[in-house]
Amino acid sequence: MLKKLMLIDGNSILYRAFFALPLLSNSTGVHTNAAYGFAMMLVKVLEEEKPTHVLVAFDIGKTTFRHKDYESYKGKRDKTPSELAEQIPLVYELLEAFSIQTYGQAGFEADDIIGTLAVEAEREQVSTVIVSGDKDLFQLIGDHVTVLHTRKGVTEMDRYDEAALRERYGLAPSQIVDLKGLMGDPSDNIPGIAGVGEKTALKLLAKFPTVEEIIAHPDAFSGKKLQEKLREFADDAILSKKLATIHTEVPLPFSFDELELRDIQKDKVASVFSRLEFRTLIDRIDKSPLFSSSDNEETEVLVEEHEYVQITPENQGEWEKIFHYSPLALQIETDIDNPHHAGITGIALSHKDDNLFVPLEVAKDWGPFQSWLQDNQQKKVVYDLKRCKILLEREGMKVAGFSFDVLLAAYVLNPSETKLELSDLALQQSIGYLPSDDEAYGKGAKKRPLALEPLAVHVTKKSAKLLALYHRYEEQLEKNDLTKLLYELEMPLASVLADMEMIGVKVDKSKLEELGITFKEKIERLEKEITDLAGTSFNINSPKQLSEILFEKLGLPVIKKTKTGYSTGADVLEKLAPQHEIVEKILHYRQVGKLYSTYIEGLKKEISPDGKIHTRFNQTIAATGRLSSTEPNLQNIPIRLEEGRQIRQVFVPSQDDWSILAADYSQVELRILAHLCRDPILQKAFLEDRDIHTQTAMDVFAVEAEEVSSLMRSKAKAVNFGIVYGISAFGLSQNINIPQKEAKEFIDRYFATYPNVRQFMDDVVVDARKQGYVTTLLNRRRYLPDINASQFNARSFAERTAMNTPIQGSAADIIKNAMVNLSREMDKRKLKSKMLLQVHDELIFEVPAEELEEMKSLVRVQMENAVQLSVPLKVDVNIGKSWYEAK
DNA sequence: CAATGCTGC
DNA sequence: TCAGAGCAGCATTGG
Repeated sequence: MLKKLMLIDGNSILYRAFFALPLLSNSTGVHTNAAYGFAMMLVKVLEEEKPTHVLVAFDIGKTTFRHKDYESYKGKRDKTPSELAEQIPLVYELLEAFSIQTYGQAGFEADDIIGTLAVEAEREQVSTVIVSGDKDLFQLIGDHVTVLHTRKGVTEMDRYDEAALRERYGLAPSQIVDLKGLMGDPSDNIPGIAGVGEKTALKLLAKFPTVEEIIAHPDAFSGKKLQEKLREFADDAILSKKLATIHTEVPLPFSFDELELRDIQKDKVASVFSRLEFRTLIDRIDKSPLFSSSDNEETEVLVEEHEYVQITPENQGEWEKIFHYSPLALQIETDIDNPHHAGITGIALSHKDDNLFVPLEVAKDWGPFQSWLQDNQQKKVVYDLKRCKILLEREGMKVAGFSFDVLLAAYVLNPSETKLELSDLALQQSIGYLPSDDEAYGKGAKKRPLALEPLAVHVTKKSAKLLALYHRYEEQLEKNDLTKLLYELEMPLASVLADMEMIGVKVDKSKLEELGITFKEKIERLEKEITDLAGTSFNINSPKQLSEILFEKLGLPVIKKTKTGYSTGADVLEKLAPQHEIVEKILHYRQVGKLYSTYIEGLKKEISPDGKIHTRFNQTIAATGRLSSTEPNLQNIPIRLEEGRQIRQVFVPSQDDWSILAADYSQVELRILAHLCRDPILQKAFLEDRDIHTQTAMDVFAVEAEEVSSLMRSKAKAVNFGIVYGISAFGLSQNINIPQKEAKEFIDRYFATYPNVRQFMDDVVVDARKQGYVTTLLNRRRYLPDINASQFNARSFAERTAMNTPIQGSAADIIKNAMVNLSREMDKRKLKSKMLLQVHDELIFEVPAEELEEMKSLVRVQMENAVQLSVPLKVDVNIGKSWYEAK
């Protein structure tokens, strides 16, 4: 194959990328803009130029031979910004992953290394392309050497050969040094001739081809001043020319052939891209011909070896090889996502290089495997403990001894990480390439089940990665002091949640249908009234059609706009309500419509054959540490308005004579705030169990308890909410509909009343700026890469997050701890009561009549003592025949 | 699939 | 000046 050499001016491209892109950083706060730009450029030039040999040359060391001639060389250059310097190792890693050689040599610049190789290539007639943002390199252009010069951004480039150079500057490549000798280069502190810029220099060079000839004939040029300068600065020009001349005889310790570009390994590159969070580039890997492995035999060879043994009734001896090791990796594959409905398609076990594939039928009636599963001493490393437990138990298999959950580990290490699929984790941790489920099964319409053999390959590949991830994560958890959070909170909780999900909540289906009928009647009535008032029938659910009616047909005033048109949000409609009776009906229509579609129809769809709803608690979604609930979401069942609250009537105990017990923390977030900032007035208020909003109103408005009006209390309440969310005057003014000025006064008065709160808020932001993350009571950690951003918006958001996360996250820690403790205690006491749901600050149980009194006290005690704070925690317990009645 | 809107804490 | 309340899930519209 014909050789093609590519020489990349590393420093030049790096600087270019750094200044061309905003100061991006990834989720752990590492700046990555220059590395990102470099990677973009690299992928582009490799794809387009298809070089066979590549070198990236770097400047290393401070002084070069040029300093001997001119000690101020590059004297004025600012020190490399630290945000850029810290990215240099990233670029080396990147190039390493691409298997691209890098080189720098003390005493020489990258230019000289490139020049030496370019001259050699020219001599050997090897086609060569130089990539740089520096025009100096144009002097190397030759018959076989061209320069790609960055034009705009990082990926737009101009190609210069001799003709292009002549067209653009009217110069031959050799004259670039003359140009530079005349005009100098401020960035390198090369003087040139004072007062001569590019334009004059080009004019001079049009008459004589070299600096030497120009300064020998100053009189040949018009203009007295110019003539003087040519005489006065002749020496500077000669020196400048010398400085600009690239040295092409650097003694290099390698030969041309050693620069041959080897096959680029997809997994290595993907792993680095993933760790740096270069998402668009990751996507590009699959499409890029650079990484194609199908039509290239050599890359085929580089695919990691993967072997497995399928267990059959005949070869169970294979099991003897590994079963006594502990831990083993256990991976369970399913047909669909939801573990409450999924079927197991296969089970894989791994230890070192031994991978076993166990079909479900074999697993189920295979004694040694079953006893291994149940043995608490036989440790299992899994991905998603909760899911594994549910899947196995639904197949009637008992399981114990989960020692490590790779998914939960990845989450506690960085709860903001959204790419938590096993294949993502393998990439992020550089433990080799693992196909994603989408790759294995296809996605969207192309999704299809796998035949037995490819299925076995896929699932054993997954299990094979688990132990490597376990070792990585264990070390990282230790380093970040997160082991307790994982082992003592999140993993035990996963087990508790698995049980809660499997038990499920009983639904009174006839009640649900009954409510559905009344809601439907209301909707139809409202729909008729609204279309009558509007004088035309239209889709009330369409904001577009609705705004046409309200703001064009009826001419109501526009209060707020959205990106696409007029806003018809509830806040806007509430302001418009006095103007036209239709508005109120629309609000009511929306409210009941929501109830019907989301809560009546939506819940109906989720009822399982056992008459229960089995929600799924997601433990790795919310960056604060909260849980979330899906399919269906049982954490947003209506309560505020009576009409919606009735939905709660359908959630009932699973047996007659049982009750629903609901226990909720009272003001847990404000109590946490009082604890964290140790404000004496707030602490006292909680110690005395005062109504906190009334107390705040008393303190802020400086009045006695009896003088607090309901308006004052509700304003104080809004301020308290704002404090928890990371307050802004604007946010508060919007929320309670007062002028911003007034909101600011409230906030100022609040902070004046509780100075420790302000101190705490300030401290937590300063802390976040220093450390790059904030923490919660149980040491949960959330990184805030934007905390030092220059964009006001991004930074403000990070600051509010810094204030909110320790509060919301600590509340999550507390209730999680209570759940784990409570579950243990209920087991210990062999209670029949079941924990069913968690709604952030509330736990729901079903309880047989004979356990009611015991549970009331047990739940309260465990919740109130989940952690010890400097203020008491308070829990309200309520009991009823449905969730609705437990209020 | 994005935008909008609404439900919860 | 600009934008602007913390954390979620789900239904609907309309491209």
